Amino acid sequence: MRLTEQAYLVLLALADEPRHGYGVVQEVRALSGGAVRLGAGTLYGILDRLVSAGYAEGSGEVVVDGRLRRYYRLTPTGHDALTAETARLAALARRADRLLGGVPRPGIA
Amino acid sequence: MRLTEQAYLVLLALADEPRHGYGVVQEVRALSGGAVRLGAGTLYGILDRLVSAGYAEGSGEVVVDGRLRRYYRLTPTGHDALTAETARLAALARRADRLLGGVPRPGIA
DNA sequence: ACGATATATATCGGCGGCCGACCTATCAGC
DNA sequence: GCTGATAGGTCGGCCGCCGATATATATCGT
Repeated sequence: MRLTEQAYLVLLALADEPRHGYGVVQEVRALSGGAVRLGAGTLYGILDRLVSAGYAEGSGEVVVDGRLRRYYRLTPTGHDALTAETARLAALARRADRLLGGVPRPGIA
Repeated sequence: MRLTEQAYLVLLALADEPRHGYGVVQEVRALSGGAVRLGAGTLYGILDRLVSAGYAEGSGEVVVDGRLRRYYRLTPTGHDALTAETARLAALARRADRLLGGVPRPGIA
């Protein structure tokens, strides 16, 4: 499966503990520094795709304050994919930093 | 403008020096460790969008070995966007590493 | 001489992910 | 009673990605 940045963030949001949909939205917003706000359509589309790919799975339902929470957790496969993608991102960021460090900003200072 | 990963890589490929289309494809492949191979449709679509957004601009045409090369270069605005996006990526990679259990090295990395 | 590969440009249509709009429902606060 | 936050989900449109296709030149192997 192709990991887009949004899908990656959802995986990352599930890394430390199982979360329900709305919790994933909040965690992604926090992880991205407020930059990425998942809409409902985006979230459930990604969640379905992650489950289909075997990267995540349902982890029970709980009723809290009269509201249903549907939890999701990472599978081992999903954790591997997350680790690999994180390594790829880190390597890219390192390369980019090196490239930008050696080249001063052109034009108006 | 929304910066996808492919568009980001194209910007990054233009960071150190102006390149022509085919050169960008090769540089992106190198920068991504062979993972990202831009097709023609992807490349010229991105290039047009970058120019429209004021992030890149044409930088002359040269004929080499009977083949036309159309060069592109970053604008100052594009360079700023690239720097900002790189910082965002680096921050995300750092957060992800910490979350996955990677112990941050004290002092020099 | 011929075909395959690499270089170099560009267009086009399909696929699919993203996203906002919308719907239902409960609870807290004004 | 209304609004906003919490919690679930569907749906249609927009648009970026990508392969296929077209055109053209230079090179290399057979």
